[in-house]
Amino acid sequence: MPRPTWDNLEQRRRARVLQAAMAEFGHRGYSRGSLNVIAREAGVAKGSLFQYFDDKFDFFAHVAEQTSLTVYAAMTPHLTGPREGENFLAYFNRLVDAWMEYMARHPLERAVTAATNLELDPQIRQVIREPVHRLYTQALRPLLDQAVGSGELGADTDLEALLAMLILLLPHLALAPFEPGLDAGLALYETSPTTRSRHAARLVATVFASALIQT
Amino acid sequence: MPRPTWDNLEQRRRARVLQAAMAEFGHRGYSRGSLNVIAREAGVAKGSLFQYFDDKFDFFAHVAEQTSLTVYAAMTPHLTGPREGENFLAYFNRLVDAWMEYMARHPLERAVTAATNLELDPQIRQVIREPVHRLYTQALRPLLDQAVGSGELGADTDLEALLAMLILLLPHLALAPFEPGLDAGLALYETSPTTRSRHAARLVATVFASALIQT
DNA sequence: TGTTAATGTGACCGGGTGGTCATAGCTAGG
DNA sequence: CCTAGCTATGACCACCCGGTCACATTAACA
Repeated sequence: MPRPTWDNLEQRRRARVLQAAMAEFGHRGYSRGSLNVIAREAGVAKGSLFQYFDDKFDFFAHVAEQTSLTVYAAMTPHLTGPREGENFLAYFNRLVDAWMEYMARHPLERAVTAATNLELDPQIRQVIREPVHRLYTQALRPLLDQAVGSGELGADTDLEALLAMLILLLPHLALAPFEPGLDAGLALYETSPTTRSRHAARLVATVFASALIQT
Repeated sequence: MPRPTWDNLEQRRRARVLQAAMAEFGHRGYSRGSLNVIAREAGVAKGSLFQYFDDKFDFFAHVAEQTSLTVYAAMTPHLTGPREGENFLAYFNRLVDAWMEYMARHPLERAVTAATNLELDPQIRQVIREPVHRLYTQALRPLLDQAVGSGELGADTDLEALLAMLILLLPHLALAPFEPGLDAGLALYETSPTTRSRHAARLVATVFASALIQT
């Protein structure tokens, strides 16, 4: 937990520190991320960081949590379910598009998301990702329930398996298309937003196909 | 590329170095993995490592490549396609079970697989994972083609999307069930092999459901 | 203005890093 | 036994790390 000093901080200073931390931790991950670099880029003495947070991990955990909350808040307007007359798959693709566009427009948030997803150390992984998983579940589960209720997903759908696949797929969709060069068979690693979106739709369709009811 | 000295090395010495490297790189990843630790655990001077490899990255790349080849070789007997009278989904679940059991029995290989999958640095990620992706594609694509040929997968199946989902899912199945505590909604992070296998089957079914033809 | 409490600072600490290199040891061929 | 060439070694290098702490600066209030 951040110390009280962090909350009392002048807004601009706090924002500078947070931004520098997102850039460094996002770029180099938790263990390689350097507090020296963060302090220098934020224009702040290294000692100050230890007035705000207990230690490096406390710092990183706060950055990761704030980032996931920011992303969640940005997605909230899109989590209201299908529009009048919009079928579930179309809605979900719209949601995924919004997700990917947000990541494209917010490289800092995307980098931090990647860093938390790709952390190796199991202790850090667990502490950092557990609240993120809860957030995903809380956001997606009602949408699936609603689609079952409206008869668009089969009543016998394995919602747990669907959720697990989505929680696996979504971060991948947010990160992989922005890595140059890697190609998982599908031309997923594309810079053109329309191509990205088309490929994402194919993966989403693949995941949902088991449950969708043909009309 | 390893230097000639590495190939000339007495077998037992080479094996000791490789094993220590797998343990350290698997446990701590590329950037945090320590050559000092590897040398100490292998009972070898640190300087020797630089007689065998150009630098740390050359070393890690070799370890990662050898590991993926070892895993691939172990899976080869299971890549021969369905048995007489065995349907495709049953075969694929058998394949996934073999994969997960191999990882359960070979923690070193599993750890190195995790470390290469969770590497953050895009340069390293790309160089390390590209050959692995090729290996996966080469192994799985013929199986899917065969299933289409036998009429078990629809002729209009989006094979690229299927492949991409499998390449995403398989490493996850090999790694996630062995992490304690994390739970992605599905009780995937289970230590009991039978529970693991049952949950894996649900995910595999979800991925394939779009393409399977009801008989 | 004087006092007190909170915050900012950066030199400094012990320790770990990848990588080097002069030296020593070993082994095969004469 | 000598030599030539390969291999093994670990002290050493420059650098970076997270974290500390004695001190300077600022702000609030009497």
